[in-house]
Order: sequence, then C-alpha cells, then structure tokens
Amino acid sequence: MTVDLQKIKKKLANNNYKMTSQRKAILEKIIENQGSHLSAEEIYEQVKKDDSNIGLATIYRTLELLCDLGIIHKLNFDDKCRRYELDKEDEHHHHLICFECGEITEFNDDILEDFEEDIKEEHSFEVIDHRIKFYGYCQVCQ
Amino acid sequence: MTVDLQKIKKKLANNNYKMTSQRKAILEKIIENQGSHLSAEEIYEQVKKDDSNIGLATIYRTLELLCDLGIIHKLNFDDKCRRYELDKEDEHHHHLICFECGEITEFNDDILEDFEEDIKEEHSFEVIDHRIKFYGYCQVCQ
DNA sequence: TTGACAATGAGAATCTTTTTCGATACAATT
DNA sequence: AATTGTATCGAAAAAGATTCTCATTGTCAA
Repeated sequence: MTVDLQKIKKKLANNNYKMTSQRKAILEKIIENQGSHLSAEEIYEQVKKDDSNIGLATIYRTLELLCDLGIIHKLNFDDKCRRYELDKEDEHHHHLICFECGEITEFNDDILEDFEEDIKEEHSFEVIDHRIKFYGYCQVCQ
Repeated sequence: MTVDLQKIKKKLANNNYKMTSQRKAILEKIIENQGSHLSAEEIYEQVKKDDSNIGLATIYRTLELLCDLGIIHKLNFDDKCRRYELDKEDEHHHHLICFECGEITEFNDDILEDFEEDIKEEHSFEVIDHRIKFYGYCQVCQ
C-alpha cells in the first residue's frame, strides 16, 4: 500500500495533533478497507471489534480531522450517509455506480486534464480538482 | 423555457397521479428558479408565500414523485441537504463549485461521450449517465 | 508529580428526511 | 345531490445521520 502511518503521524504532529490509539485504529480500518468507501457507522462497527469502548463521536471527530488534513475525503453517493476514502495524491480515480445493485467500483484515469484548461478560458473558473460519477449497469446487472 | 406544465401534467396522468394545486405550485417554483438548485426547505419557503398552509411533508413527497417520473433529479453537493433541479433531456450540464464562496455555476457540455465507449470495453460497465463536479475558484475568489 | 491542555465517551441536541394517520378533495357512480 | 372509492394532504411523530456538550481521562513537558 502507498499509505504510511508514520507519514500520517508526522502530518498530525505538524498540526499539533497526536496519534492516539483511537485515531490509529480508525486509520487502520480505513486503510484495510481501501476501495470500500466506508461510512462513519461502518468504521465504528469495525473499530469496535478491537476497542469496544470507542465512541461514535470519536469516529466523526477523527474523520473530520483527517479530512481537514487532506488524508481522506468525503464522498457523496446517493446513499443517505457520507462515505470516506483515502486521498491518494498520486492517482485520480472515479466511480462507476450501478443503478441496479448499487455496487460502486473504482476506475483510474486522468481524463479531463485538458478540459480544465478550456474551462479556465471559457468560464474564468480555475479548476483544482474534479469528481466524476458514471451511472449505469455493472457486468452482473446488464 | 423548455419546460411545459401541460406535458408534466400528462406525464402525471399517465402514471395515475393528479396535478394538484400543491404540485403545481412546487413545480412553478422549481421552474422559476432554474439554475438555483433549491433544497426542499427552500422550496417550502417559496411555496409558503402563496399557500401558507402547505406542509413540508408534501414538498418531500412531491419531490420524490417528480424524481421517480424523471422530471427532476437530486443533487448532492457537500451541503447537508439534498438539492433538486429540472431534468432536461436535451442538454447535459455539469457544475463548477467554488471552494471559497461555495457558489455553484452550471456549464453545458457533452464531454465524455466517447469515453463511455472505452469504459464499456475496459470495465464491462454500461454507462447510462454521468455527473461531473469541478472544484476550484470562481472568477471572484481567485 | 503536577499542571495544562488535548482527546475521549456518553448522551443530548440538532437537522434533514420519512412515516403514520386521520382528515380532505375530487372524480365517477348512483 | 348524495355516496363511494381513492389519491392527496397537513400535522405531528419517528427515524437516521451528524454535531455538540460536558465531565472525565490521557499525555507530556516542566
């Protein structure tokens, strides 16, 4: 995996935050489940297995913190809850969402890079990032 | 505007639904505010001006219904509420979201049509639709 | 060891959305 | 005009996700 707890620990320290056991546990679960787009509740369940004493509020606080530091980011599928995934600066990926079974698969690519230029010119909008969701039918559901 | 209440009325009728005064009022507000991505609450406020007796539940029920009929669709910005906009089959548009002021502008284009082909081949995923969000800084906030 | 402060757990609070239920509107039928 | 059946409605309760509060605990430097 390209994610390194030590680096994250430093990033926390640089911002005056500590790598506590709870934060570590949460991070580990997120890393273990890369590609799963876990929700706060799901992470809670996972972490609870090892530390049955952790509170849901801690999960939310930690996720918020990790978002602020750019370690993870929020995702909005058409779910009613927010989901989270690791932020990997080296790769850009998008999501394929099946109308039928709801499965979400990832798909790496750097499309639209050229396009961002055009938008700058036509709309005076400086694009920093973009997210694409493709909706349709997965292999199984076609 | 390309939206026609008569057509919508027929669409409702075809599915055994009636064009009630409440539904009409809600639709009118959505049409009036094209491009505004109103939330349920905002639509409620608008409609309440004319019909102070309408219930919020009716707003939600109607929005749900209009989604099912493909007249509008839900949007998820990073807001905590869902927003809605008219579904215009003739045009595809995407959103430019400003990190700074949060303003959301629309932007028409048919990009990624070719791309959908490639995805079909590489991922066995049949793409029906896609949504793109571009994040960055708008003209004012740059 | 102590003091200062960050972090935590538990539960209350908040906010959006959905559900329930009795009342109402309306069209078709008598 | 009265009756019936059904869709729709408003109000309020309920549900579900997230945030806030606050007293307690953990950590680390002095």
